[in-house]
Amino acid sequence: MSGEATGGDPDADAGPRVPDDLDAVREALVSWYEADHRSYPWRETTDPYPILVSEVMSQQTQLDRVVEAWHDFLDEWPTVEALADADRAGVVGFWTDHSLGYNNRAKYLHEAARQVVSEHDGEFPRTPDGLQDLMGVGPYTANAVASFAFDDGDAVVDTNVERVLYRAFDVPDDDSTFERVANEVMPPGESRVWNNAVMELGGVACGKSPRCDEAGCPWREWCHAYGTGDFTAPDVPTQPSFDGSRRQMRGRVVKALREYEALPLSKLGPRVRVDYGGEYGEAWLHGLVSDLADDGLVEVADGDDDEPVARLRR
DNA sequence: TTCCAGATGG
DNA sequence: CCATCTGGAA
Repeated sequence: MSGEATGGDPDADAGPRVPDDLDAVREALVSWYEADHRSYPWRETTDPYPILVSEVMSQQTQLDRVVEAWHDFLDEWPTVEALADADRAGVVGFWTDHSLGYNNRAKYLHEAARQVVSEHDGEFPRTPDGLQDLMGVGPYTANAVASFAFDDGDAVVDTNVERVLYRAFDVPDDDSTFERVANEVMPPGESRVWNNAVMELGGVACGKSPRCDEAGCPWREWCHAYGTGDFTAPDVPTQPSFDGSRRQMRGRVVKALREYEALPLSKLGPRVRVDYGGEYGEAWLHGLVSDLADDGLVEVADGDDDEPVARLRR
């Protein structure tokens, strides 16, 4: 029996969705990938530290914009020990300077480095489960690092991979099914090249608007979407607009505190909102700064005149 | 507007 | 399961 017990859902186990000739499907993709693919510096190493850095940077940032930041980051903190010794404010500042988005991910990366040094004697865990215990490392990143560093991960599943499976093999839009099918299709013991190849496919041939013929997609003969002409992709939750959002205000707080070492809330407020006061007064700002403090990015202390003072955490 | 190699805490 | 987290580019 090839079907694992995946729970009682009869729908999730309905019939094979992948071609019978799995070997041909695998071989076609790997050959396509090895013949020609985009070149990224982190694909030239098997050291888990720089690979983790690249993965965390890539989570919500276009790859082409990551390259320069990745070089600069490793220039500044060449080893996991160096990063573990760094100041939190310095790492968060780097994130902001390089426009890498969510500065929470800077905190996670810094924290993960400290974990590797203090809990693992400076040696990265080699399994997806072990890697997932690191801060900011979820299922995707754990499998990516295990694959690219140790060639020993499970199939990675991100929105890219989901779109490919959904189109090629008509896999239903369901997280656990995506994971199951992704692992069925992956050739055992070849996670490094395979996960690179699948994501390359999703990146250059099977993006939101597909480029099957231009990119010479190796799966056209098996692809459900290519056969039917229906290139619908799984729904991705739409993000709320950034303008006027809490996220934008958080960014302004961090930026102001990098400029001014420490600021009382009355000085900080106007730098966050031009209309500071009223509904968005000290109570509102204190809540905002408290959340940043909970995230470990900011410290709040009582000032002389009983007014809270905020500063970036070191 | 929407998208981009996700993860975390509620 | 859901809200939240950032900023640049297409």
